[in-house]
Amino acid sequence: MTLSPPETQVAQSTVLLTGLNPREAAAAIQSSQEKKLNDGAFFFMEGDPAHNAFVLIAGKVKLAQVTADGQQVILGYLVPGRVYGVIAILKDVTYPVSAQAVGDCKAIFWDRTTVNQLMDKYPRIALNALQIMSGQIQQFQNTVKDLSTKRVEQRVARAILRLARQSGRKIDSGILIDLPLSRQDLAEMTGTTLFTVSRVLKDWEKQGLVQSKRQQVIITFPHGLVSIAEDLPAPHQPDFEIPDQVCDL
Amino acid sequence: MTLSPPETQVAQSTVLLTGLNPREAAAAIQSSQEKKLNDGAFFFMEGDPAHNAFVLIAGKVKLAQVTADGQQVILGYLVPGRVYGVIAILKDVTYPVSAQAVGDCKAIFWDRTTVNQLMDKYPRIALNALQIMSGQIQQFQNTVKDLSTKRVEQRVARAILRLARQSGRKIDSGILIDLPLSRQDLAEMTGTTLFTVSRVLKDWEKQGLVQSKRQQVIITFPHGLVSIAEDLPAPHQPDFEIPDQVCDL
DNA sequence: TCCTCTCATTGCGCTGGCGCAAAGACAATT
DNA sequence: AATTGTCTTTGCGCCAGCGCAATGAGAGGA
Repeated sequence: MTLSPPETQVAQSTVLLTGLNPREAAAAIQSSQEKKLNDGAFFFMEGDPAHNAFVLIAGKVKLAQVTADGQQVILGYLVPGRVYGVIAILKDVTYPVSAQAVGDCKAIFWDRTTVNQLMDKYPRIALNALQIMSGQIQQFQNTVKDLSTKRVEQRVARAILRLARQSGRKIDSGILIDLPLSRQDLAEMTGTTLFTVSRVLKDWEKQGLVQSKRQQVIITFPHGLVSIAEDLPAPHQPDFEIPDQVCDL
Repeated sequence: MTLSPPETQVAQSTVLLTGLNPREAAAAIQSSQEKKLNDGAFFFMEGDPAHNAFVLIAGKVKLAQVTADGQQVILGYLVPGRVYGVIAILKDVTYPVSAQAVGDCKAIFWDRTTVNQLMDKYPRIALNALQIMSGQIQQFQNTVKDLSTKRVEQRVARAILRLARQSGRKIDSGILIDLPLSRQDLAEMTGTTLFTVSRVLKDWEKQGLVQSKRQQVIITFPHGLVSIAEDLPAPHQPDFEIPDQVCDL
């Protein structure tokens, strides 16, 4: 397993290896394997026996579940450095979600026994895994809270801000969400329908908050979105920050 | 910290101490402290610095969050043996939920440094903590899926079946949910209003599926509820099991 | 350039579920 | 028994959001 210097940089900065010194981190990475996937391919699917824990090195990954009647529910998107499939640390479990490449991806992974050896050697990794999971729990608790108490428009605003946080790229006209993101995708992230999302986006476009094309969203007035997300009155001066405590998967 | 034999039984059977031999488990319990709370009191509140991890010995505990505008969201109920506040294992974190006694409660707990010493001594505990968290994650993922895709009636049915699973007591007329459970509570568990819950329950009562009094629900025809929960046609023969993969917090 | 495919928009009708208000039913207290 | 406070039911109006269907608009391929 060899990585280019910038890739190594990503790998070392993952939360899973936090607190290890560079030599230890390098050793840990050394013991990993590499996996490359093309756009649309799956690292693993919901229900597969969980053999491997991954760290994303390049590309984006979508985490989703499918309901009994075939509806998809998107739980979030991952960016390089993120860990997924950590559950593979445990014995006899299956992945509770599917992880699909969005664009071409590169990841490193360890199988269960290797991770367990690593954890024995560097107990800090176990703590880091706990930290990752506890972050995920909080993330889901927030989602539950939103779904229970917020209306659609707020949920969509929050979803978009969260995506901007992790995958936003500043361009001259605003903040581009750097993902192919259809109305359907947004609907599946927020528990609504693509129609409603379409209407919401169009509405925002009229107000100058966003600019949306096919599979693409650009935030032109973040403050406006934020005040929708937080259910505040409407703000006035244009402004280009993404405030607040949004957390990704 | 001394417990009565049956209490010790509960304490030893908690997932957190799984895989330790009786002597080790006893030692771990030995190092814990005890906390008794009366009905309605809080073990901790959302936002408090997370100092202690608890195992419930007797009573019931409600986990909930409060939204910015004061609405409550109930994430679940705990029964004896369950662990809560595990997040206290980590440094510099706050509890993401409140834990409130439902009826008089007894619990044991460890502070962070003690838990960490225990984990050093018995690495299995770290794995168990991971297991607990991963269970919680799956629980929340399911809740998110439900809130995103199911309608109110199904969500209420699922909530009730889940409660029956963990707090159900078989009586002659059916399965009694052994908790003070108002319409409001059910609404806060399922992301709806007490009015809607009231209507749903009345409806079910007419169909003979449940029997509901003030703060109380008895399931008289579980199969019927299950088929609502799973969105199946209606079943025919009365039957008294609670099937399926429901998991509690 | 045209064709095809996928994605997005929009009008329309509908309804599940909300919100309120008023009345009813318990439980606990005095 | 009467009082008080909490919980529940129910009628009614309303609207956010769904579902469908038809149309429009890019993007990529041949």
